[in-house]
Amino acid sequence: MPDVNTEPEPAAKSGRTAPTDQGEKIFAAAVSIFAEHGYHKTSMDEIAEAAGISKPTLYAYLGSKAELYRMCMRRVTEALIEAISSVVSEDLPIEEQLWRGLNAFFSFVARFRDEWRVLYQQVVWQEGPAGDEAVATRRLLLDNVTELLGRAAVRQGNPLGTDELRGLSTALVGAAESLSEGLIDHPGQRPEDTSRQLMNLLWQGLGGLLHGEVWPGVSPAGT
Amino acid sequence: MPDVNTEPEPAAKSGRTAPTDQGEKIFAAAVSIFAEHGYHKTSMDEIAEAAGISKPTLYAYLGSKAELYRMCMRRVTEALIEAISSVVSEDLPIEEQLWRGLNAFFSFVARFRDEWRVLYQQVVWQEGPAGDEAVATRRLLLDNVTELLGRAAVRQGNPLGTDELRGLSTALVGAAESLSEGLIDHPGQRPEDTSRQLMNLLWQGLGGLLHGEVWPGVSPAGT
Amino acid sequence: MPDVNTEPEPAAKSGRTAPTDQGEKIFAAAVSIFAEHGYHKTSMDEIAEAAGISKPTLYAYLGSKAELYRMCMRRVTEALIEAISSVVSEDLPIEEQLWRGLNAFFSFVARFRDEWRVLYQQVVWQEGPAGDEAVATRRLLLDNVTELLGRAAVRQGNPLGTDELRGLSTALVGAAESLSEGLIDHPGQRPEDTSRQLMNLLWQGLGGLLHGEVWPGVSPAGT
Amino acid sequence: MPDVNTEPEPAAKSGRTAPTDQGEKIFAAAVSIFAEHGYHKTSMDEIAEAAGISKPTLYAYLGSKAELYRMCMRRVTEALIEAISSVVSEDLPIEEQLWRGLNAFFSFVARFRDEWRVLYQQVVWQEGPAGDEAVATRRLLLDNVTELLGRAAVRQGNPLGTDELRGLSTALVGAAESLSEGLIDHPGQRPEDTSRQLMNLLWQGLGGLLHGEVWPGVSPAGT
DNA sequence: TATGAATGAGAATTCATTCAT
DNA sequence: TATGAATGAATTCTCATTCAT
Repeated sequence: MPDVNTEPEPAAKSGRTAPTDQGEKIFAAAVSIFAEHGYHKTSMDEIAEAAGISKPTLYAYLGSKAELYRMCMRRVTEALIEAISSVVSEDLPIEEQLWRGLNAFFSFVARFRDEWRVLYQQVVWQEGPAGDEAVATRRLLLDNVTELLGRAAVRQGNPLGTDELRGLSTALVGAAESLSEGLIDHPGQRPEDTSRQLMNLLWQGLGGLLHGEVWPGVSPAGT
Repeated sequence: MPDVNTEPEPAAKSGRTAPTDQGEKIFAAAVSIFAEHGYHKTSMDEIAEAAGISKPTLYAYLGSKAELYRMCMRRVTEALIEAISSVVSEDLPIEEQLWRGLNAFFSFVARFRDEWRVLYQQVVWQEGPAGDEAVATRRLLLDNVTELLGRAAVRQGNPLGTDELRGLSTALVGAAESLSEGLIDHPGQRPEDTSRQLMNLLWQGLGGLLHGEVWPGVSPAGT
Repeated sequence: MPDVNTEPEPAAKSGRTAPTDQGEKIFAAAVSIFAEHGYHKTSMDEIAEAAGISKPTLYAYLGSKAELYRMCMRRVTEALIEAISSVVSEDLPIEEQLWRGLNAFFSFVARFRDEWRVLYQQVVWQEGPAGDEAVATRRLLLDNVTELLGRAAVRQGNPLGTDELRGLSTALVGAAESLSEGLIDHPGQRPEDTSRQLMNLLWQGLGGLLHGEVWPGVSPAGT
Repeated sequence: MPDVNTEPEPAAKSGRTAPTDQGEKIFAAAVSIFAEHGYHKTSMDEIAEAAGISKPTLYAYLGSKAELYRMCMRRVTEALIEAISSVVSEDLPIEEQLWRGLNAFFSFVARFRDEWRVLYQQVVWQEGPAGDEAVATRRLLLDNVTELLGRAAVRQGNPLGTDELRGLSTALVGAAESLSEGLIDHPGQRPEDTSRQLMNLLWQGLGGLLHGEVWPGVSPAGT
């Protein structure tokens, strides 16, 4: 979703927007409204209207409400993973990777609030096959983080078990998700501050933190 | 949770089923179904049927679907907080408090799966007054954890700022919530294992963990 | 319904109100609430509560909501007819009878607003047997007025046909009913003023009125 | 009333039923059923079925039951006022105006029974905004009559006070409404007869009538 | 007798989804 | 292709009425 907010060329050629734009308009509208009202309280009428098309057209493109939502999730997930991956190169020191990753994540949340909310909402979605897919979408993010940590562990010469790794990344993602709410609720808050909070916890652990140790990578007062 | 908060009615009169039983039946059914289908996909018909009563009776007891859900949340929250508070006494060493708290939490989740899911679902509920209450309910949990950490920090001689504390507890709760999903999905999994994973992360930090340090309270190989 | 507002002896004998009082309480409550909300928007719960009894007791007394309403109507109708009849004695001059009757009617309306509204509401009630009875109750009033006019006509030596009489009384009652709304809406308004307006119209006719003739019985400026 | 206000759609396109037809069908059905059962005992299901459409369609057109009823009232009121106004031209003698007006009114009632009943029912409607509108609708009729009488009074060189005028028209409308019931109940009855009855009362007054005087415009024996 | 508790039947309203054009 | 119009299927909530005690 690096395309979000992409205004399709200042001057639209003719009177008709290209077919692809249709799709973009739909997604933009859907994401915005899903984020605002949640899946269930969002009606297809709303989306159609916001997208400036008719409902039958909407259905022609996506087939069903659930499918549309899933598509939104998929796009957002991909964009988020891309946003993180692009700044976390394997050859950086592990701390640096972590720091950059967190920063990328919280920046994404702060910048694409609606997109993030669409993702966050589906945390608990339990409806048969549709839900499975939704869960799978979410797992994608987790897999990426797990892989990241796995590589890091190996590099530190201390390979962890699969379960161990999974647990760590699950915890990490959960912590990040939870903190993201603060960014959503207080638009003024700076993503770096949130990153640092989490980085401190992750790197020093509570044990260290309570003894006044913080992650040396950022000065407590620095930004 | 059927056992929590059940005041056994000072004197059970005669053979007539005590009115409270109805209430319990309703809550049991509601929690179970809300957990299964989520708030929106759950109909009052379903709950009434599961509770073995008629819909009007259901409404007589709880007033409205939203109210019923809120009541469920409130009960579960209280039970959860009670479960944690009862094992975390202030005079214990801070590590011990943390360990016991996590254990109590994950045990609760494992034991009262449905109850926990009801709570977890409301993560994203943004509808006027009903939503406000839902958010408040959730905040209660967070407040308790924050207070816990606050006391701990003070005891360690390193009082943290409000924001700092809030951030830590938010992260902690998020991590725990996230890990709880594993317990839900794999009923065989032992809560202690999950606790230990998180304890390790919390106490040693990722930094330590990756160097093979684990929380000394549990042996790395121990189950 | 001369009993309306009759507070059943300052000191209720024992702890239990006499059974008859039950009935009165019920009617008082019913009339008040029917008047306030109308038949359909009034619930039996409301009436029971206002009467200070339980719903089963309410049903024990009256059998059904429709029956209760009909009883209310019947009582009010009788009270109204009594109020009018008691001041219209046959041996008075016809004009005087008319004037007194109108005055009695509008005074009743002004004094027993709720009671009157119960009667007025059922103007259009068309539900099989229940409605028939309701219409019959209303007809009672009309019959009385018709009879009044009939006697008057005979005394004036100009007996009118049945249809003619019926038409006149129907018109008269309708006019009075319609004017009663003003009394209901403006509690300060004096019943005599309304009576005089109608008396002028009835006695002089529009033809006369428009030429400045008024019923000589009351001076235009007088009360 | 199906004929009133029907703008025949500038150009009926093809074989597709014009959308307006739906609207007409709905109104026809609604008026008929509201007249039959009254507002409260009428269900939207009934109306939808009678109109040969589905409930959602019904809602798409009118929004809500109350709104639908209000629309019906409005239409009927307008039609009635139009029916009367169209025959009462200001330059006619006052008697003639009155006579024609009454005739138009009773003819309307006789011809559009259901329509009239819809209007007559709302006499007592006291629920917030919906009720306000209902009362306003009724007042419209009253205002028109008041204005009529006002002009007449002025022309007769005897202008009446506002209250006086209002009282007269209120009485007149009430009398007419009341008499209309006879036309409803006895379909065979001729509107002119009812008009004449009321005209006699209005023009001669009871005083005159009882002395055998009748409005000279119609012969006493004439039908 | 009096009632706390329960309910069958129904009512308004909404929404994802699909024709006919 | 794109859509105005239509709907089947629910869903929340209410109320007159009745048992069991």
